[in-house]
Amino acid sequence: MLDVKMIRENTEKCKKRLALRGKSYDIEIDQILALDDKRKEIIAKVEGMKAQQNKVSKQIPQMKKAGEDTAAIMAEMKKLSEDVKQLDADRTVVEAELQDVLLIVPNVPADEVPAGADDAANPEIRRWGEPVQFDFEPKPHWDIGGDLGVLLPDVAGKVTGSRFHFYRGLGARLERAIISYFLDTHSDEQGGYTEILPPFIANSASMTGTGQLPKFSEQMYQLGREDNDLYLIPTAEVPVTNMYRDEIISNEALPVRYTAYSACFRREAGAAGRDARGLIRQHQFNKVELVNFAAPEDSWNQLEKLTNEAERVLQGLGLPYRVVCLCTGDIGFSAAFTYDIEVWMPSYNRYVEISSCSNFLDYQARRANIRCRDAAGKPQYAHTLNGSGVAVGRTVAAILENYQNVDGSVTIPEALRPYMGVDAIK
RNA sequence: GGAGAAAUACCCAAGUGGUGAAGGGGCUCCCCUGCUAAGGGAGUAGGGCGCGAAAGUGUCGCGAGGGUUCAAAUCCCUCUUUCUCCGCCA
Repeated sequence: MLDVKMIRENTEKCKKRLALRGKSYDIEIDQILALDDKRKEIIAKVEGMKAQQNKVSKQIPQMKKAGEDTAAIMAEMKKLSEDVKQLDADRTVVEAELQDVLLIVPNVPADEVPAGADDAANPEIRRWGEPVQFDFEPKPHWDIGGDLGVLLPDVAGKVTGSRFHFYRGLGARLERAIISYFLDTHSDEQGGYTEILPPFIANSASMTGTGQLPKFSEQMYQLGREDNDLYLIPTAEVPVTNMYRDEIISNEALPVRYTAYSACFRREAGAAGRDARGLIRQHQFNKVELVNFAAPEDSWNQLEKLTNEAERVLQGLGLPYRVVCLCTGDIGFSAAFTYDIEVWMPSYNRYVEISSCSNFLDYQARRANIRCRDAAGKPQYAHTLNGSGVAVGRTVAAILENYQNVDGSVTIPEALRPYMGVDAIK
């Protein structure tokens, strides 16, 4: 969430940058400032009264000891106590209202984020590799996998419903190999990440901390009955970032770099008909995530490193990709700046998102109360970053398509052969 | 899932309604001692929020949230976590 002080000092700029996301937040910004004014007014009043309360409460036992009558002063204090209680209640209401508004205002896009309405306006930053030229008609991955018997797209329908997949034989093994390859690569000397295996369920406080709640509850699977507070995670970003909720990270530990595999669960509400076939858009998919906690002055540097780490695994697999910078209309709710990595997908005849690397600045840290210390030793909000490193199902799709052969077989990229034990799926 | 116990600072820990939340360890500084050990003294409750240019100052903090009371670490309620035992289980 945004810093009220920052909003106060940069009101017009905030409004202007937020509006470039495609929706005006002028009303919310004005509400925030008004509620904060009201909050301060109540605090000034009630704390003066509490000081009086404290002072008199210390006198009462002395008076009693001296044998004086305290009935009158106690009656007076009772009245004061009631007024304090009322003002405290008012304050709770105002602060809850303020919090409610703060939680639905997205992060302000960083100055470097280009203005634009949607993904068509995302500038390309760089490309790696060349899209394969096939001398035959390439097939989409669902046909390749289906023909090889390693993907069973129709079976999940009766077990769960659409947008789920069974993998079979070397297909299942390929998914597992990719997870291991990603984790091993990120954890190696060059990657420098520590592996985490988190719970795949998180509570609402955690979901709020990273920005999924309160605004995007319709995108998540909630567990159990109405009184249950648990959700299936949409990304390992949620449990791993929230490891440090309400903590002060010692500065010697920074930057904290974690890589985590998890299954991810998304309802994909509003995505009806999009990417209906294949592994591109699933309700449950696997992902290896990179999560980073950085000192504020270091976070932009860490974003470049993190993005390069995500690119490294695609390079290792020989998959052509490009990096784009998300424009103001396409950037996610909590992010201040995002690079997307898009892998070449022959069946789409274009690049398809396979990783999203973002700097959240202190937006998540303020929500989740994640802090480090400044040069003077005072606590300050840390910066959080994360990126897919990368989406596993989409990697399977990309390998099947980019490494397909005319006879219907798929060559296994060099880097995965130690994990696969075979050099092709036939 | 059932029963019991617990939660106070970096650690241990006292504190059953009343003026500044004991004490010890550790840590920091100082004194003494040619070094070390031992000894002596002082400091050490974080953090949030408010006011203030600042120095400061006020307020809230005893697991969390409510309640009772003029006044709560202390009494009451709800919740969380940890420990022990039982049950169940990969």
